[in-house]
Amino acid sequence: MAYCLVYQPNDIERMDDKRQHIVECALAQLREEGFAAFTQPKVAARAGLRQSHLTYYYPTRDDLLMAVAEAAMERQIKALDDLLAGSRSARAPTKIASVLGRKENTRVLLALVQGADQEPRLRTLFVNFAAQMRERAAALLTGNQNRNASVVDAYLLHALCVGLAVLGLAQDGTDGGDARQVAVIKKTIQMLGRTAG
Amino acid sequence: MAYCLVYQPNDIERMDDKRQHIVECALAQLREEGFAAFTQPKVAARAGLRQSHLTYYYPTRDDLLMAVAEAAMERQIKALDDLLAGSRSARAPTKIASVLGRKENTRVLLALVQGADQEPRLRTLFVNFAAQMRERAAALLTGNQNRNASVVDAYLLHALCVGLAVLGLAQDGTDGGDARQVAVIKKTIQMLGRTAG
DNA sequence: GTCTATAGATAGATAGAC
DNA sequence: GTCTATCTATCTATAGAC
Repeated sequence: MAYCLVYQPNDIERMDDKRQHIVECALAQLREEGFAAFTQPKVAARAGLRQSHLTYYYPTRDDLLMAVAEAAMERQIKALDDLLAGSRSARAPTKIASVLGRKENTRVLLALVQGADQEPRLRTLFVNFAAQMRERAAALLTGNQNRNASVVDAYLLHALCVGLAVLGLAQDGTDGGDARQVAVIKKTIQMLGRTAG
Repeated sequence: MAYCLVYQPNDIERMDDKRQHIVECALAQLREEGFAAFTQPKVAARAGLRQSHLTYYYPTRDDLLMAVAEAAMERQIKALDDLLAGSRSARAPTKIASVLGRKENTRVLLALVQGADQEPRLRTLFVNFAAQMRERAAALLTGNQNRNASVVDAYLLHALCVGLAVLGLAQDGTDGGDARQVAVIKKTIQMLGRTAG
């Protein structure tokens, strides 16, 4: 393409495809083995590239992490929307608990938190992400007999879910498991519904 | 040293046990730079040892992590006990929020979670630790007009605190800060008090 | 028993080949 | 523009010196 002056969309798309492929593999690596094993060589191996080639698309490890973070957050939001859309809200606690119980999901979340703690760019992304999650929490409460779900209520529900996920990851099957999580979430939503305003 | 989770250099002379000194330095490393920077060379440098000497006392990185985890959990429990003992429970939310807002503390917690996810020995430790934290949560609720604080209530309060700490670490000063956390904790404790049983 | 030199492995980034 | 060989830094673990 060196001498090509004509715009070639195919090549652009190919390039984008490859970058996307890399991000997919990086995300899988994060989901399966966690942040400690989120290294360029491991991601490159997954993507079928040399590590030195990976750095062509993502010059630094942080660049790659940013791309992965964006994709992960986008999907998390979308998954939550899909989960809560078009179903009776009474089933919400069970559905939420099922998501919180997925360790792969929580590993990614944890990586984002750690990254945000160290890298300002990622922190900015995370702040926006958390705000979007709170919006969903508020919407859920509003649809659940809590017409005046306050900012505090949304913050509370969001933090609770994060805490449940984190504790679940660390304890795996050894704690009460899903049943207890469902009970906690249900109780919280009910309580917040009663004390609206 | 009642509330102090930080190592005091003055105590070095009194500490005949070198292993303890190492653990202190390792904990400081974890608190200040997080799990990603929890490496044998960095800990050894802090302790004034060669890395190869460090491995004499703690043959593997995991061995060191286990020792640090034990110390960290012990102190976390003790600090919480000190914090909640001998004061009116009405002030509890503010006190708890002040602890949750300490990033160093949360970094350690996060490392324990990640470690527990990967290392079975640490997971066993963590399960016990979480149970002890729930006990404190239950005791706090019992002393707060909730005579029949259930297992679910304690689990709820604990998870909420974990979530608040994690979100606080990732967002630092960019979110509402302590004030919002205090409001969330206060509301939760009040609600749980009203719905006892 | 205490400590170190060194090996062996892995990570991240760059200069340069095609 | 795409890709790789290679360099440097860093980490963990072991064999062995005192």
